[in-house]
Amino acid sequence: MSARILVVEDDPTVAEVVARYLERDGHQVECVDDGAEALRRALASPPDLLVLDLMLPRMDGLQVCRKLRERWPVPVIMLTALGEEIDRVVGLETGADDYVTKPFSPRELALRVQSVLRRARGATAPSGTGVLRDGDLTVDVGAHEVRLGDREITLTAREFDLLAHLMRNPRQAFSRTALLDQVWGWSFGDSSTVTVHVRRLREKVEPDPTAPRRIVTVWGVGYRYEPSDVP
Amino acid sequence: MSARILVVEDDPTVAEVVARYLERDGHQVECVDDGAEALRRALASPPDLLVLDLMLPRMDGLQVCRKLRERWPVPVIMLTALGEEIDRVVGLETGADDYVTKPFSPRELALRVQSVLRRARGATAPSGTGVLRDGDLTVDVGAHEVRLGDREITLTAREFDLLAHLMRNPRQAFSRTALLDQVWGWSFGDSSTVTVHVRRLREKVEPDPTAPRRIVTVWGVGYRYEPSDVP
DNA sequence: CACACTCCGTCACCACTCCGTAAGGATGAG
DNA sequence: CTCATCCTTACGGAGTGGTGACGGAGTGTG
Repeated sequence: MSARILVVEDDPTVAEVVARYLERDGHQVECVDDGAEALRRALASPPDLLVLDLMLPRMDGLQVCRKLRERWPVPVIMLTALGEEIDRVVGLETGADDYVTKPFSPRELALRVQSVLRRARGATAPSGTGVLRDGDLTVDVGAHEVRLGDREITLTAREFDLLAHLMRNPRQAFSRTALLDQVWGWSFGDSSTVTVHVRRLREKVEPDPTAPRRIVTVWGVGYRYEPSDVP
Repeated sequence: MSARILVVEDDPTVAEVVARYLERDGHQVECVDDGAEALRRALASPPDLLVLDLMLPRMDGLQVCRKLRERWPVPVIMLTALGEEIDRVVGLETGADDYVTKPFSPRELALRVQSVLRRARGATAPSGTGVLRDGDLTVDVGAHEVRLGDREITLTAREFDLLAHLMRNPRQAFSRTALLDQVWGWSFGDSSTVTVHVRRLREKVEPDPTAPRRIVTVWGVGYRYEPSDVP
């Protein structure tokens, strides 16, 4: 199971080793060398997992972890130096899912990554109120909150339901009457209602509403949600 | 959904991590480092849940579990070291409700605890104690006392229950009818009741009630508790 | 028992947001 | 080009949330 992983580590040698090893496991890896930048990126485009060094310039790993965890439960693996084992308590307290002490074997880290990912997917999948993600678009169903990048955008209840429904069924084309039925709960009604709501939703969600990339119209059929991260 | 939890663990570091984490979920946690003592205490004052290490001085976890189960169907989560996985079978056989292998993530343990408590909710009565904290706001559920900074503020019974319920489920959006059901215990009624109580609660809890930062309204949905950004 | 007090649920009012509809313009397919 | 389909805009009604106030129920006190 491939995942998007953000590695936050100021030692370029360690970062590269970790990245190579994780990429060999089929993951998509991004590297950052400073805490504040890590937080910014993680908020803008939430990864599936964070590998986080404890000692970082500008903002340490604990702060980053805490800040992120306020937003949504992103899985985190902490990297700690050998002498920092006292911090293990603090690290686990802030909600890290696992920790690895330096010097570590890349193989061990990879195993932990797999383990944490497995747990995380098991934990979020069956729960009805999860987090829908696509690129820099994040939909927190439980909190009823949507953010595009690091900015929160306010959606109407209907807009929210519509977006959530489309994102839950990516690449699936829905007719207007089908959406009217499944989102609105109506069995009759004017289908132009859907059209207008899609338009308003695009205005808020699409970078360029005149050229939609997420909510695509399927001519003669209806609409479809197109995920952005397809490598 | 708060509970009294007895943690039986001889490693003080692990015990402390577990205790802190569970307390943050609003549970009332007690720690013991010895099997026989655990059995004594659990029999004297039965907790809602037992977190039980397998390897213990004087009496191992399995014996404790078995002895307890003879007298009281207390829910049990087993902690096992990595190499002891064979004992997992035995642990479940003796009636443990779940097991977690060390090293474990506190988050996973917390999830298991919630899950086990949910399952066992029908058999054991929840006691409803603990301390909820967010920034300068402290809610002592047991003492029924609320402090904002160094000042104590007086809340009505309903206001207290409402605040506690929201803080126990941070960032989770509740509809008015859901709150009416979960806090008031009604299955019908005027939802404007909730509106007014939220208003009165904001008047006491929010620094600026006209611009709420903690109890946020989600338009067309209901309300949500937003933890403060300051760690 | 009478009184004062607090808490609670309800209501009316107002401001504001959202929603559905309609109509005209733009753009696709054939 | 023609037509069906889709986009865009605008608007009035309906819905939603905040506020203040009121009367009744419950509680403690003299």
